[in-house]
Amino acid sequence: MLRQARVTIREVAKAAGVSTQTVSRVINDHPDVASDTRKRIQDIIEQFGYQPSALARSLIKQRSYTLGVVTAGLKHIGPSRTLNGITEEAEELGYALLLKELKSFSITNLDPIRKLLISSQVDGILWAVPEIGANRAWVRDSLAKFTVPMIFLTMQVQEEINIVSVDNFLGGKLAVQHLIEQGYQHIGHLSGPMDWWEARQRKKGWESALSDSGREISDGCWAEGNWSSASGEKAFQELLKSYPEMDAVFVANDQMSLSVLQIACRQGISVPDQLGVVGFDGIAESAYFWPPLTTVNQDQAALGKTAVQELVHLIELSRQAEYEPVIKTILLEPSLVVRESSVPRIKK
Amino acid sequence: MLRQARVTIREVAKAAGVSTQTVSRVINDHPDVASDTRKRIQDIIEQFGYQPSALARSLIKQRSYTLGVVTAGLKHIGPSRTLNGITEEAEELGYALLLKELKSFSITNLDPIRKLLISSQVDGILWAVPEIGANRAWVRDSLAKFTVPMIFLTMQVQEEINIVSVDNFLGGKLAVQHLIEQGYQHIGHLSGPMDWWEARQRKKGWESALSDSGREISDGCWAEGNWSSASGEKAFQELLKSYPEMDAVFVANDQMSLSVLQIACRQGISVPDQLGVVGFDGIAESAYFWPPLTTVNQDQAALGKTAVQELVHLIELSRQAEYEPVIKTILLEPSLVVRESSVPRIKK
DNA sequence: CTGAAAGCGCTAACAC
DNA sequence: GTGTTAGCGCTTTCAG
Repeated sequence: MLRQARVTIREVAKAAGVSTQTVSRVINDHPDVASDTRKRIQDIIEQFGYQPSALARSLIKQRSYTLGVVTAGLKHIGPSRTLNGITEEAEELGYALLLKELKSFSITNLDPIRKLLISSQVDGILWAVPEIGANRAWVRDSLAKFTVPMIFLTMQVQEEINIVSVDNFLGGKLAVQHLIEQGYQHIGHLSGPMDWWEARQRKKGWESALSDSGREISDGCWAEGNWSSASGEKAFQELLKSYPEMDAVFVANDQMSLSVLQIACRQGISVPDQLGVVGFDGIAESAYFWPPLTTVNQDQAALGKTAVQELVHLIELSRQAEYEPVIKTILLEPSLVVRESSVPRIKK
Repeated sequence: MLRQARVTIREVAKAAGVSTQTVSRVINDHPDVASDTRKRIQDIIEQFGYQPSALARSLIKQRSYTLGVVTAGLKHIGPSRTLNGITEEAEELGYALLLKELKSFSITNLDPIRKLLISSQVDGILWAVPEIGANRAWVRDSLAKFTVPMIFLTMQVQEEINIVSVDNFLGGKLAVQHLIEQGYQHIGHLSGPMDWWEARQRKKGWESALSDSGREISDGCWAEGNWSSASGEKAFQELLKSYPEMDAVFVANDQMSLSVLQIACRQGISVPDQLGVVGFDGIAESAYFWPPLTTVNQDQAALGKTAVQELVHLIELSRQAEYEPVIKTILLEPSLVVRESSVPRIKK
């Protein structure tokens, strides 16, 4: 089998007995073509299976209708849900996606990535890697090197940068306020890794809700995990020791909550009666934990969608002659999903 | 802020006082350039932040070093794990990725997708959508329309098609053989949706292991779910009624296994002593279910990696003058991870 | 309504 | 070693 060669506009034009411009007019829906000419050309296009080269077109138009997406940790469900939202909205708005997954969340040398994206002529870039440690340090120095609009996901608000994030602080606060309302007195926290911005925000939400209700916070009241169920197991064991009076815990994600429930089950601690538990993320399985988990639901698909909308908006703006850059921050609100793990059957 | 315009090879050439050809030689590491000329040009490139256009290059070379990836269901962990493997290996082999997520698993009209991919000049296509219902029916008729090499993931072996899959039949067999070895007598099955190829294969593995050991299979011995925890709950309830003597169950994925464990816990059925449970997939959380879940681990990242390797290999082959197409099928072997849910404490 | 010429940014093939 | 010419597949501009 010889692989069929690509059909060019020239061959179509030749077969139709017209110039390439006329074919070009047909494929771009320009009005000034005689209807019989148009018909004839369309037939030949169909027959030849002709497909215009987006490459050649992009070269001329200086526009690729492609977005560069930089992500990391796709094997985790969070980043994938975000990517899912990104693909849907990009499709909707007619953009293709050039995907780049970083090997590590914390990358310092981004020259290779910038080169890849810029040389591919993407019209805009979506930086869908969460802020961790100093992995945003480059922004201050290198942002100017990026010659196309950019949107950053999931990071601390900063000047000069377009950001779309879920309000993790609010999420933490909602979780803890709910536990307080349910009558729990001693609410601990099992946090994510403190170099993650999201983990810090959730913890601040916990602190804020506690201090709003006039409660004390001491170091023994919380322990740090790394998001994994394994780390959750270890951290929760510590927490049980350092905070024995604890009767509720706000856990920074659902995976770690799973471990908490497992340990409680093993040790005969009744959830929710002896221990209230609230997780974070709203993964599908959380409804089938035992007991079903109350959790702060964050709509990561919506995060991705919103980011694409904003980016495309920025691209449109930046193409206009009188281009006046606008910097914007968007915070999406998470919502609490109340299930059995945080509602004591015996009213406190 | 005026966005910086793109620097072209011409501007670099002009600034260096050479022809564009010489600059081209420098950026492509051709030997025939005087070392001082080279140095001068490199300095200017650095200073201007010049980045060659991959677009223009692809247009000439008729090769984009980009793979088209068609996926679906990224919000589920399986497809994401596969994509993760794809991105890693593509990076390794120097290919960029153009990502397209189908809105639905079952898509009939793939002209838009073909057009997108072909017009973008991808060098090859990875069809990473699982086989469901008739969503492969188009292959017979339309495969020839695709002018680049293609690899299909996760589908029934077929002539003329390059396929990379996990051996789901083997996985099912491993699971059930293990349960038999553990002394369980009445092994039911909670399947995935029967229009999915993977679900059918796993079920066949179950049947095969049972009949190998001389056991009967009747319709009451299995029930059908749709992969979700919710469906697993329902199907398992049915199964408990239709197959009351059941003392073990092979569940087609880990999400549904979670429901099975939850229901068992609620109804006071002891796992693993009264009921052995084996899942499928090997999601990270399964080690933290209660009890920890025995499961058939499939390495979906390896699936993606292998597919990329094969595809790139095909691309290389197809570029050679004496191109002789080879059709190949690769089956990856899953492995059993034994945990507490399938090992009775009281030997049977 | 249609075509000829020029050129997007780059490289292949050849000349000097 | 380096420059010139032509052209990848398409669109823009302008002439007819």
